[in-house]
Amino acid sequence: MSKFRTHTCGELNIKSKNTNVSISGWLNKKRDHGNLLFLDLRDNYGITQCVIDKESKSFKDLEKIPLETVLKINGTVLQRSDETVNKDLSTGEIEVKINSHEILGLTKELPLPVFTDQEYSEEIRLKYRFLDLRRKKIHKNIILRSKIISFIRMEMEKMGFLEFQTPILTSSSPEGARDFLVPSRLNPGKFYALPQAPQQFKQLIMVSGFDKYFQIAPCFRDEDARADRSPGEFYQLDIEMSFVDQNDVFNVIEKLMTKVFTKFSTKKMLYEKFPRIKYSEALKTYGSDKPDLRNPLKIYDLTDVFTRDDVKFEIFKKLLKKGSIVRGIVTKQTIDQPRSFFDNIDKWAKSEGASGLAYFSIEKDKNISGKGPIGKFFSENALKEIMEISSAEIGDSIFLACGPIKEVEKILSLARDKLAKDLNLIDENTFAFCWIVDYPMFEEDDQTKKIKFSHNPFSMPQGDINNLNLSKPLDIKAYQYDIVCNGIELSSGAIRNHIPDLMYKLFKVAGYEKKEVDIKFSGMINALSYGAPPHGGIAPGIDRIVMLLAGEKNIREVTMFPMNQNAQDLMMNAPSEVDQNQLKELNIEIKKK
RNA sequence: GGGGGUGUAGCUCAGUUGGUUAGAGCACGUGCCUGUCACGCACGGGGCCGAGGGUUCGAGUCCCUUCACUCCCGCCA
Repeated sequence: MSKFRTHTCGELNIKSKNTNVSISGWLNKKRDHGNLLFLDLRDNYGITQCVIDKESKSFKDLEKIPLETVLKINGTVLQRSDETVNKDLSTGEIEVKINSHEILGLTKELPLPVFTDQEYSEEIRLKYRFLDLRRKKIHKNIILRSKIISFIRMEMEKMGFLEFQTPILTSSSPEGARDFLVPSRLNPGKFYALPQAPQQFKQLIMVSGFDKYFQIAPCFRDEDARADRSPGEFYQLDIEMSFVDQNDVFNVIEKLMTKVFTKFSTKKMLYEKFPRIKYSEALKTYGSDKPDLRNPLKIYDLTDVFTRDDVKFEIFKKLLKKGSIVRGIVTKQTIDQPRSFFDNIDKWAKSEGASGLAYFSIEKDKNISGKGPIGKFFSENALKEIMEISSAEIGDSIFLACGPIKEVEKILSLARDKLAKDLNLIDENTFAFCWIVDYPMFEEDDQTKKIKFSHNPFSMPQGDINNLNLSKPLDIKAYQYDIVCNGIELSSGAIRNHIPDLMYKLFKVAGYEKKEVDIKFSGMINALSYGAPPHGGIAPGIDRIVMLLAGEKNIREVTMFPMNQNAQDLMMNAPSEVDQNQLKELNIEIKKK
């Protein structure tokens, strides 16, 4: 028996009636009736109500003890009378009558209360994270995270995957995100980099013949934060498999995700077999390569309509001549929405940096006509063409954006979310997964106009790999895919290029000479030259999976000790200045600003 | 690097058109209360109104600068 307790605070029930017990925990809440005092004692497992009256010798002490003091209570389990049962507590049928108590841990005045569900400023929560983590909701989230991770481990092992650790101190790679660097004492002037992902290592594991690998892997990227993106570090379920094609990877992930999401949530899975959407299709139909498929709205290309002579909307027609395109979103039966609904959308679009969203609704009196600010610019025949292209019907509204293709895609993607939210079109009780496939191997850099890898330099190009048309690199697709759930990108992955000759060729297109590849990717290119199996994998983000399952919008709600937006740990005071001697050993001088 | 929001008591927030001594709930302190479970009641302590500058007879409130937190854009192979 423990020195501190016979039971936890979530354990006692009517079966222990009239026995003597000890429980330990935090004083969650006090209700002082003067001659009768109730104390709620809380630990990881639950809350137990303790009661004491004026006659007991502990009464005077306990009355004065502040909330969040850690106490040991010795007492007798009593059955509560019917009227005083608390159905919200697992221990609500009993209470512990206090015989004696012991203070195990004192508290100073609290910077934030623990017992409420109130929202608190991020600053105070992060500084006193240990207090914040005692609170019910986030405490539950962190436990959920632990359970999800062990479940995933179990399922991966069942499917024959082996878990391996890979180095944390490794080398910087030129492609991708900004690296975190660690200076080397033994190699003055040289730096390790923290891995952005164990990408090269997991491929090396395949070359080493281990066949199926996974790891709950920490990844480090020195990029700016977002609500769904921690600064600094995050965790991936890193997976790699040998002798597989794209479908084999999809099968493993679909099976795993379905299991995880049905076990840890009561929300419905919209698709059992995840739809596969080509990257180019996704951009056209959703304006984004991470579409929220719970959202029924689609985007239609209406550029051709604006070349008609019986369409008189001159602003768009002029832009068209300069190479702009027109695309639109149809909302069903919104003609009777108040003017403010439409104006708000237009105003919102301007606040997002677009030149606004033109709109009109389709009505029919004798003839079909356009209603709204730009409705008059369309002939009946032009409207019919629009209705055919977009499946719009009488009573529907159409929101239009005109401009360069990338800008139109961007604003309509955001407008799709905004409209669905305003019109309440999203079923919050579902998970909609999809695959985005057929990513281009290369893309053009917006600023430098140079050809660069669009996703991952190690991906296998599609088509006849012996006769790739490298003169048109932008046409080459890769076996590169993303998995998306409810508009959140969970992961990208690829079938890898395991043929060194082909890799040199592709790197050359992106401006890397053979020598450079040999130096910067030495570990991998060397390994691929000694008999590499065809292989591929994926790496779903653990934090985002937990976020979806916990129903949270912010990744800090499922991260135990997160940093703030400026990549600072307010509790531990990181990053911090270091001793001159430490710098000297590392041959580092700080340049003063 | 850029744009938006927020900043008032330990915590969460109100504070009107610029006008007397800056308020409430929770927490904390004192007292009353034997069945509460966000217990109730009374009283009390607690404020550099984020910081600096300006306008004004007068600034929590208006203007400028700056800092912190947050959301977004850029960035994130």
